[in-house]
Amino acid sequence: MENDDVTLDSGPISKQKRSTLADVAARAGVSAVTVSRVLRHPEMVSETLRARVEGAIAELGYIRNQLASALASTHSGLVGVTVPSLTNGVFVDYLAAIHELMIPRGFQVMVLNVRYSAEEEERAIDTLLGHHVEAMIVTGVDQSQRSRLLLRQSGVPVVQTMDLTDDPIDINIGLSHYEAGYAATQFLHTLGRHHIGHLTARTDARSRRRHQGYLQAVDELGMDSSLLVASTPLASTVKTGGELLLEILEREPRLDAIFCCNDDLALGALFECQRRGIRVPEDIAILGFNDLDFCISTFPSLSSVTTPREEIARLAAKYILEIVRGSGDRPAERRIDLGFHIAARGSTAQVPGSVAERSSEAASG
Amino acid sequence: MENDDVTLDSGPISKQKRSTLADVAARAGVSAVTVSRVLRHPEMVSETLRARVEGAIAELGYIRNQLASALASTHSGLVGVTVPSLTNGVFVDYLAAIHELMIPRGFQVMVLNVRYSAEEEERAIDTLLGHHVEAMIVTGVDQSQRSRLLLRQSGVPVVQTMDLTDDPIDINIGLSHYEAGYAATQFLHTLGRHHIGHLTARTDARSRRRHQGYLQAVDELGMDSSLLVASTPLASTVKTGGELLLEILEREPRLDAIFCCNDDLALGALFECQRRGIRVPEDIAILGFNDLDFCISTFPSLSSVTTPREEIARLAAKYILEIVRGSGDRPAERRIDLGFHIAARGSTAQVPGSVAERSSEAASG
DNA sequence: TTTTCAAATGATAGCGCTGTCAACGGAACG
DNA sequence: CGTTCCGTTGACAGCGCTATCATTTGAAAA
Repeated sequence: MENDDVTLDSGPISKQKRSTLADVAARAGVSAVTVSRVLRHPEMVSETLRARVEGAIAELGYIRNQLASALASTHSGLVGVTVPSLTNGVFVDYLAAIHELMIPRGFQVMVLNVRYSAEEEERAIDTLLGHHVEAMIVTGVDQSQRSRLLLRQSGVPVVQTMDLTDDPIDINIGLSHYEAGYAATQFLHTLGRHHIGHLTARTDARSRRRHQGYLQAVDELGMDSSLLVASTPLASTVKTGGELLLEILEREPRLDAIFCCNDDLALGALFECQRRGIRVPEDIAILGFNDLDFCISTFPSLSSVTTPREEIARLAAKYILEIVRGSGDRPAERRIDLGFHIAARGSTAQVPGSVAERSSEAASG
Repeated sequence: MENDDVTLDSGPISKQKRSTLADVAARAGVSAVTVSRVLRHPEMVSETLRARVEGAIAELGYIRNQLASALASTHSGLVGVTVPSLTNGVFVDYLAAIHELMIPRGFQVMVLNVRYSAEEEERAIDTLLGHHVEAMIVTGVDQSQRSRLLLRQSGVPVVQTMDLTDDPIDINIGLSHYEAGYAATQFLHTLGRHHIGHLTARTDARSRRRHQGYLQAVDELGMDSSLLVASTPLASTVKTGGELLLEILEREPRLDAIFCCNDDLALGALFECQRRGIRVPEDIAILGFNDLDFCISTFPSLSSVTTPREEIARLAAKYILEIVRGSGDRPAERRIDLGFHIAARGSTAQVPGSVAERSSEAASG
């Protein structure tokens, strides 16, 4: 209850030195090791001392120096995660799922946003590895050569997510964006659409692969993609979706379907159609990508390619926990394809409510 | 070019020990201090040695151990940020702005998502402080008593953002959510609306204050709020917006305006209106909160209370840089109200395009 | 009572790095 | 040709913690 050497006043931030293990030990009248044990292995300390130490910790407002702790013990309790963006909802479910599994197991999840920049990604991986994270979850499979090397050398489990590669650093869980783009376009074609456009923005590697899939399908179907694609190097926004749609319509008024490289663009396109009196899906069918939660609520509801983001994250977390806490064994399969399916809704439907499923495994070729 | 003790093979992750400063030093034929200097104060090392050391670093794939480095130097190069959520777009601009200023100055921004949980917030603050971040930016002003104490004791600059308090830990930059809720409701009333509803979800402290502001205004206007409020403890989603709207409509069919505690709910409400053939704004006016980027693109475009999220973040980053890199002085004013304004658009407009501005300073009382 | 042993606590040695100061050598100067 | 000085480099201690081993204590076993 007493509080003789700590000020709780609400004045300006004090520059007093932080208390250390030794301070706590002195106050509790024990050795530093005992304090350390109260924090890490409380069962090894008698109840009497434990109470005394915990009291001292509370009184001093002691925070363990994680730097020193991790340095001495080689256990940081940290999982490093890099994401390319936070602006669209895609990585939200993903991060939430990682949190859901890691936090209760005593890990802290450290997320660095690399903003679609290879340079920032490299820096982020450096930082994370430099802090001795016990595992890494990185988005995509296009890390720089140097990052790949560092990740491999680090000795910690590394999961590359969302996309697929033949040459994973360690473990790879994702889906084929090429197949997804291909399947999306085919799907629109089976609806009887013959002028299938494509909207794409911020051409990151995965968007590009979806684009490639689209081009392949369109090509096989004998359409001329040159009039049908609108893209911008800028980040995709809802607004952009409307603008890109108009861009295509000017070039090709016969446009009767669009495949959007993400749901934000699709949403913008939908609003633009409402604004112009273009009927969806009668005049133009709209298909998004990722199936964010708003898709089901729009009017008409938005069809989209559902990607298993949460499942990817959960699986990544599960493997990591097994490797770090458990046997240290990697999963039998180092490259795991979780596929995708197409959620067909009002924006593409003659027959609303039907859901066509198609895994990227099945669609391979 | 030679590479005798590092394997670049693509086999499973190697458990080899990481190379240390001493390894690099040995390989370059210099002392460890010299290597450290190449990394921290390159201008102090002759060009010859610097090149040799840099070569050794590259060959070994050396990553500096930030734990040891920060422990020895008391400079972590880290800024800690806590956000309550990533699910809505609110914190995206905010984080982007922080990144924009901090990354180029050589800081890493460490973001922890505390998911609207006081417990997780406390843990996150512990973690961040334990890693000796050089500054903290926390969302809101409702930290636990213990967190407040620890933050204050830490000696690093602390910025509490988004909300306002009379008793800031250190620096406080935000706006009054109470005033905003009050002004929003008043605004709808000036449009000639007499049955103004309120949708609210996940009742965090700031939403609650907006709600209070709404209640106060509605009360002053002589409306009976008991029929007009719909809320859910769950996280707000677009879907929820539609559901809550219907809930109110069942109780009070005369509803002619709604103030939504965020834009996702507003968007959901808008779609539900489209679905039911309710005209917006003729039958029901809709006003959101935060003015996310999609508001301007919906049909009709969505009116919303614009909050200065980016400005808050930029100002926070600016102060931190000044304090950490510069004089160490706090700004003259420790509590900074950046206000808000109402972006009036199609969803509330008889006269579309007009923007009514009103700062929370001006609206105080 | 003496011996034995497990439980509880303490002393010590680093973890990998950087701040500080000492040492060295060559250039400039008298 | 000796002295001074500066630009480089290295030796050393220690940041705060934990793993490891040593020591102490009390109680059970003999």
